[in-house]
Amino acid sequence: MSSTVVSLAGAPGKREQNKLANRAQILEAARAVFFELGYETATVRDIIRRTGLSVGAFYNYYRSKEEVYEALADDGARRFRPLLRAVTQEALEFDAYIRAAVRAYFDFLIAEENPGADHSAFPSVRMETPQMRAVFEEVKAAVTKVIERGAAPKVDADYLAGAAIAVAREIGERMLRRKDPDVAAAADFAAALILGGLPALPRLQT
Amino acid sequence: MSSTVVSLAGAPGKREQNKLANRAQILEAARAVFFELGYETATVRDIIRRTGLSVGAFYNYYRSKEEVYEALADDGARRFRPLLRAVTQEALEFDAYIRAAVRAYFDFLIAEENPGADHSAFPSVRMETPQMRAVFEEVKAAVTKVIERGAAPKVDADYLAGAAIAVAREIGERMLRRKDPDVAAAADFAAALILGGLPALPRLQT
Amino acid sequence: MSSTVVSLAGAPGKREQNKLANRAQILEAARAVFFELGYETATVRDIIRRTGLSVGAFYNYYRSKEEVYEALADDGARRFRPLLRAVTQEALEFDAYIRAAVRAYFDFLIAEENPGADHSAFPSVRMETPQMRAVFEEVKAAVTKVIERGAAPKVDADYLAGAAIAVAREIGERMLRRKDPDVAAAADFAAALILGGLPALPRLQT
Amino acid sequence: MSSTVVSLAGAPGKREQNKLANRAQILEAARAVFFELGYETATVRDIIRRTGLSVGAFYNYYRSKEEVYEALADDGARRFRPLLRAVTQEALEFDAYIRAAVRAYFDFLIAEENPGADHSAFPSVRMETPQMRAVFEEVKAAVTKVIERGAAPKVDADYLAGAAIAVAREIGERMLRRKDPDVAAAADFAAALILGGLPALPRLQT
DNA sequence: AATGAATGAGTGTTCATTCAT
DNA sequence: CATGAATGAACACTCATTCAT
Repeated sequence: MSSTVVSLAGAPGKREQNKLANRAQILEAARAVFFELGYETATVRDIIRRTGLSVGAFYNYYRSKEEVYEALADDGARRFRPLLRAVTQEALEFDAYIRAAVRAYFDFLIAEENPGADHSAFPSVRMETPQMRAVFEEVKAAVTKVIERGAAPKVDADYLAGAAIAVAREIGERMLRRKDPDVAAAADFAAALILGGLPALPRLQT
Repeated sequence: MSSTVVSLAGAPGKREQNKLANRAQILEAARAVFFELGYETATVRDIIRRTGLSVGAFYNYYRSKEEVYEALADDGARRFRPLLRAVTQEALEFDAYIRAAVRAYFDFLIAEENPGADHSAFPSVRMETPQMRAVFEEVKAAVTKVIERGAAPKVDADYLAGAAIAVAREIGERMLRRKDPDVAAAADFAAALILGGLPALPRLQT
Repeated sequence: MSSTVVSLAGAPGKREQNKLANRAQILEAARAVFFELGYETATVRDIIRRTGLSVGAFYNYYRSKEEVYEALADDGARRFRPLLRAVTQEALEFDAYIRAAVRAYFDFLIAEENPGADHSAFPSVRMETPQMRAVFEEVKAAVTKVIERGAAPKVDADYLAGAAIAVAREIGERMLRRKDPDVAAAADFAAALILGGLPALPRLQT
Repeated sequence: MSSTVVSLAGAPGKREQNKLANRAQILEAARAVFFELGYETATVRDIIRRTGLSVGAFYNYYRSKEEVYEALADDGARRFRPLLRAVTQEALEFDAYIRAAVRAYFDFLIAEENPGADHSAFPSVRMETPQMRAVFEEVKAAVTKVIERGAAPKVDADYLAGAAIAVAREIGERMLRRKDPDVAAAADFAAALILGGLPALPRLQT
């Protein structure tokens, strides 16, 4: 509509750079706010307050509160997927796969963490943050596929995938809540429980 | 003040019956609505709409939206605790304890399930209610005691208790969702995973 | 509608006595509640709570919250009117009239006072209680008439009546708020101010 | 955060002007509505209905219904206090003090009166706001000082200050309601009543 | 684009009043 | 008549979104 001047040859002009920066800033603020408050409780004003921008600016970059939330989920999935895919393709053994996947997940959790977040005030309601959800779906699909491939004993795939994810989430959350999160220890714990338990699991009769 | 004439021999009058029914109806409607919409999105009007009652009636039975929610959230955990305690006192071996506890929980889930109502004993949003926390503490105490007694490897009790509960909840939920829930199979699965994994868990350095 | 049994010859039966008592009880409770809370803030439940009766009973005796309020005003006026009329007819001099009227008003205030009322928590908003209003109108009319009768110097009747009532209300209220209200002293003060000031008042040019 | 560009030389932009106008409009509407309906009965919607603005706009300017009310209630008293203090410091005699204070008050009332709006500087419901109370305390202090200095009979200072203010308010209100308010006459009347009554007041026994 | 005031539907909750028992 | 549960209009207030500047 307005004649926005676009710089030649992909070298982004100041305007474009600024737009990108604002967009990123809003996304980052939204991540923190949704994490602390949850989707419903968080308000658009909570988000923009952290950016120094105006309410109006928010709507220049995202069409709605819901849209940022989804962008966040996409974002999380987009960044975790390569990590998980790498793991999936490298590891031939179920054992190695689980260890690597859990480790990748925990590393991801730590990396996602807003460093300034207050964890003594960890929300008591277990939230479905967008990243959590995206990662959840990825992991579940991978686990199911591995079992179907025959790289693991023929146990109840649904139960196993669910349990593995539940363990990872639970340990991951507890790890985050601790003072100096020890990623290696937590990953070892989760992976060991899942893998150690695996042989003991009741086989499905074919 | 309230010289209400109470029918002889405890036979409840129609009024009392109706009150009880309404209370239950609201609770049930709240369970469904919170399940479908989540606490924040669910409105009091959503709840009462399902009961055919009026907004005012809602407040005759519960002081606030929050109160129903807490009644709901705490409800399951509160009723499960005595069952868990019974198991805790009987079982001498950790192995037997876990098996019995998991089984007790799954039996409880099945028993709780109001046939025809699509809800579980615990709300889908996993809240940290006081009762829930108490259940966790009991499991953790049991785990700790076993470790101290030397009957189990010296592992992270907090992680273990958390993981055990997470597995039980996850498998329990999946079991309920299945057509013909096989309690024994599900309990076997959950207990096997926890107990099978236990020896593999990383030891805590002293 | 229902065949209420009416006792012969005006000797009231138990039923009638009870009805009268309930009516009076509600009226008295309403007086106290309206005094403490004000018309809008007071609720019907606040009123019946003091009577031991039920909400329904309230509506058996009065058609609405507003009706009790008006009944209260009528009641106050009905009881104060004879006192004031006596004063008006006896006192021939303006001086005596004012003294007697003020005294009667203060006595009335004290008599009306609910003995159990908490006056340290005297409401900070000066309320128009029904009695206050009724009495106000009576006094204003009387003062105006006396001046018109020529029993007092020809000063601005509207101003004088207003000022006299304002002084009486203010002193009356302050008196009530004191620990051991000294009616005589307060009445002396108010009357002296009004009467002492009277000769100094600017005359109206005819 | 708010890098709002402010027009040079303090000339307020249209936006700022509009905000000021809206604020004033709401305040004025609130004054009228509270005057007509009283605090409890008046609703926020009643207020904004008169402004043509939206409910939301109301809350952009005032944090709550209570806040507008207090702004309104305190407003008059707050602005009057400096005037009263000036009078208090100039006047050496009690007589002159009362006359000057009453006159200052009446002048203030007239000046406050927004011609065309049927309101007085003080809301019709006489609230005990902090500012109001401060005015009372100042008058009482003046009275007390005069008595201590022996320049006035030893009378009840609390009653006298209360009565003086009550008279001034009442006469002031009546003056405003008249067609062509005669400030001098009204001030004469009020001051004469107070000062003329003073010598007649009952003495306090020491 | 950026701003932030304006909008108004929607929320939890209260309370006068009605009505089945 | 008494009772107290049921009703629903109304209230103060919030917040995602729009829009004039």
